[in-house]
Amino acid sequence: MAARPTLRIERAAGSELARDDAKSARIAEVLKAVAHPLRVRIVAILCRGEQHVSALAEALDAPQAIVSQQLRILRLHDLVAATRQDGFAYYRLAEPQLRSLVSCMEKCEAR
Amino acid sequence: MAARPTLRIERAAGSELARDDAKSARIAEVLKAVAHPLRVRIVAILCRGEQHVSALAEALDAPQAIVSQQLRILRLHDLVAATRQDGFAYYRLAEPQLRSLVSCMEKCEAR
DNA sequence: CCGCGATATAGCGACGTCGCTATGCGGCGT
DNA sequence: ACGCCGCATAGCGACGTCGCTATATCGCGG
Repeated sequence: MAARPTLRIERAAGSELARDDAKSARIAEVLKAVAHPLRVRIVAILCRGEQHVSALAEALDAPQAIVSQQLRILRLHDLVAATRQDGFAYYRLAEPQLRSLVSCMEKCEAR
Repeated sequence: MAARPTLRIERAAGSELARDDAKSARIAEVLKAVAHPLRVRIVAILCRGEQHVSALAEALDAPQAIVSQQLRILRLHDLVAATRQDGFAYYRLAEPQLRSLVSCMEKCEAR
């Protein structure tokens, strides 16, 4: 009956992502790692350049321990990396594709 | 010292998102709702049109109960919606911005 | 050597999601 | 009336993250 049009590729939107296990797994991992209000804002800030922990904590108006904990989660998933200098830990984005995600998020929810 | 280049605006990426509480909260909610391999694939499939549960389960090669559970999570966050017809439950995207996210995800992780 | 600033981590209880199995429920055909 | 199909949900134990507080580390200056 009626077909099952064999999934004809229409502009290919979502066609390959739907089948690729490894790809969807990595994407899900990245999304999960960023999926927290504070981490979204952290990533947005780091998008503009590296910052050290205290500066982030101040900009986010959050306790240092909390920020450090969230940075740890981002680090464990290789989304950010730290460099020590002058006693400060400067964090920067380690996954370049996060920039695309950020600009997408801004446009998406621009409303 | 050198630096702290005063945050040169490169396309203004992340500037407003970093400060807006409500916006980052909603974004985080959406990301968290999608942040699962199966749900990523579900969203990618629904990007191409509505599907009923069994078709999704078959396409994903996953038990019906699991798919239904993941659809429930997407539903609770208003990312998908269902329509009943002929005894089938047809699901479709309810948040249009998911399409931007999907196309972003495909490009991003294209590697 | 001692303390301080900067950062990281441990411990707590609470909560949501994980996959899985089993069951509930409504509609349809025989 | 009965059973089957399509779908939803409850229950299970396991696990990760939640915010928070307290403590550990490490390098530096006094």
